[in-house]
Amino acid sequence: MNIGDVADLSGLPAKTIRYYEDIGLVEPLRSSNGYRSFRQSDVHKLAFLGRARALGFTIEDCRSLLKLYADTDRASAEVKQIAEEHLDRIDSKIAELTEMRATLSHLVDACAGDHRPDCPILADLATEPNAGSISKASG
Amino acid sequence: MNIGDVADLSGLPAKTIRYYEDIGLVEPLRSSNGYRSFRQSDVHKLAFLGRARALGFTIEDCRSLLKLYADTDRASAEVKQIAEEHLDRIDSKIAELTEMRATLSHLVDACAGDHRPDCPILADLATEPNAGSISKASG
DNA sequence: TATTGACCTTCCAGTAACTGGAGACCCTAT
DNA sequence: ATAGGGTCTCCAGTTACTGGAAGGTCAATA
Repeated sequence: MNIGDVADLSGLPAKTIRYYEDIGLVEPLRSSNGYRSFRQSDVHKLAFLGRARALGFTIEDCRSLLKLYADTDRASAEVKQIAEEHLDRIDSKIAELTEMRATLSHLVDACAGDHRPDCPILADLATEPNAGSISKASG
Repeated sequence: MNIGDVADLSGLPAKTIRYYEDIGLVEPLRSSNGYRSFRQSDVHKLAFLGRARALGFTIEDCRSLLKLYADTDRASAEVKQIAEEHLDRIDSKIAELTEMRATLSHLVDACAGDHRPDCPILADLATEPNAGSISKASG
């Protein structure tokens, strides 16, 4: 299979597939004309990668997961650990964004957003933290 | 003021402050010895940048916000628009992460995480989307 | 005076995970 | 022969820094 077909099947751009080969995540064969020649197992692997990436796993996580997937004897605990660490990262990120959202949302609500120049958003950004009024609490 | 003092005052690493000068966000003077010489207004600007970045505004957002801050005649609507667009980006990101979290959390719960090799996490990643069972719903 | 040590300078490279584009080759159909 | 589409490699750019090397400056000390 050529790279275009695989791109269609896996949903990954051809560019990305070439990149994954560069960094050693897949190793397609080569046809006599130099074109990459993908086996079913390569397509399977790429689809696996696409789904793992969609779940936000890093490339290095994906590399580990692929290894674990290939090793039918490994303990499921190993996989679960990677997933749980990732889950923690996701939770941290959500918490961080939620806090940002709260602060920013307060500011946006406080801003008239009309033709006048007075703007609580800029005022807050320009205010020393210890003198701030709308800024998030210190704990 | 030298860069070290400004770093302490603004909470930004010296490296970052130099970078901000590189990309034109601040323009400190120079002492005769070649050291950067920061005015109060520079410190103020850097603190502004630090707070805007902490709220997740991009550097380009920050550039716009600084311009708007300097322009005392602009309408607050201009600022509010930038903030609202950013708020939308934050909301999208939160939604995306929340969905990831849900899927991943299901998988983690379903995985025994013991010495046995059977692992629903890998099983799901390896499964064609149309044949998946735990994967997120299609709507 | 010489020397330490902390500070400052510039420049280069690397990070994560791609993405875009140039220039050239291959294949099929007309 | 030619047109088109697909493919190849290689290089550069993206975001917002961060680390490190090699070297200049300054204040204090032996």
